[in-house]
Amino acid sequence: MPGGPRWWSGRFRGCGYRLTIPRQAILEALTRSDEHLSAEDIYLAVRKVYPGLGLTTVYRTLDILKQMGLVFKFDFGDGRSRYELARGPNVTHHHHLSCRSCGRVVDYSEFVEKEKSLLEEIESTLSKKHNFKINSHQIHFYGLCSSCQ
Amino acid sequence: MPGGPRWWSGRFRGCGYRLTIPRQAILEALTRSDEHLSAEDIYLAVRKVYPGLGLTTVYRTLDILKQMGLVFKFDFGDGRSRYELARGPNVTHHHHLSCRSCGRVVDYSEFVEKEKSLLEEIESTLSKKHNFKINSHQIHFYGLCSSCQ
DNA sequence: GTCGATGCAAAAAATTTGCAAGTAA
DNA sequence: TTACTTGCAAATTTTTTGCATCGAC
Repeated sequence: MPGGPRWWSGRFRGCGYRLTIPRQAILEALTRSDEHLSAEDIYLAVRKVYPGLGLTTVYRTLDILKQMGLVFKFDFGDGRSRYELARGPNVTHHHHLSCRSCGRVVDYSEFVEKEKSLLEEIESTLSKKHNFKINSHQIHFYGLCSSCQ
Repeated sequence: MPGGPRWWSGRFRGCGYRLTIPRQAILEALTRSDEHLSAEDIYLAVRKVYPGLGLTTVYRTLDILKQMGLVFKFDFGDGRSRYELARGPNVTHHHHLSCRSCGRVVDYSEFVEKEKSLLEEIESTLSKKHNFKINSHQIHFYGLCSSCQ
């Protein structure tokens, strides 16, 4: 992972937010992992390479990234928010299936092709009807896993 | 709203949980409202008719109802969890469209018919593949509302 | 009669805010 | 240079726990 400019640098141009070292380090950490990271997970991961980081900065950065549409924020029911990169070269668009009882979460990425036309249609209609500029979506299935049935 | 047995009473039979006054009152409050209620909203609403209620009971009840699949728990980004009845005679199956910037949430229920076959297919495949007993789902679109664009 | 459920007070955690100092643009 | 950012400490808020009492089945 060399140190060239990243795909996200363009997203920071002219949006009022500055692309600082801590923010880059947080984006790198999110890129490096394909887990559902909590703010503290990110804090600990980034501190290994950038020990000066404060937890407050992680929260503030995640909030900005969420508003920019670069990360998703999830509540998987374990008392802390979890974050995932929403786009980027290494990101596979996927959805979640979770157990209502134990909270286990499975990612799946089948059907993304099949979903496409339906979701585009919904997106287009909702955009017009409610005057939204829609740019992402999430599908979540709930149930009981094999151990909890 | 007369006092006969409710549709949910059957759901409590033989599941180990008891159908108590506070639990019924909380379910009534959820039925009465079509908003995205926080635990405190529910607490305040129920106390008008059942002043003895404690906030702790609201949290504990919502947790149980979530596990039973009777309510959905959402994080709409305002720092508190929000709850909705997931099923029942008065419930219209719907999804959400929310603004990444101001957090405004719009419910929509178009497309539920069109979604049906696709979601059933996904559900069936995921059920087999991951050995889950799936019984509900949620779709969430994200974007910028007219005021925030 | 049992064993789960409740409410209160206290505790635990996650997240946010104030502020002086640092730094991208 | 000018705002935007940062990290720390302190504060805020939501949610959870311990425990004696109560009540559904």
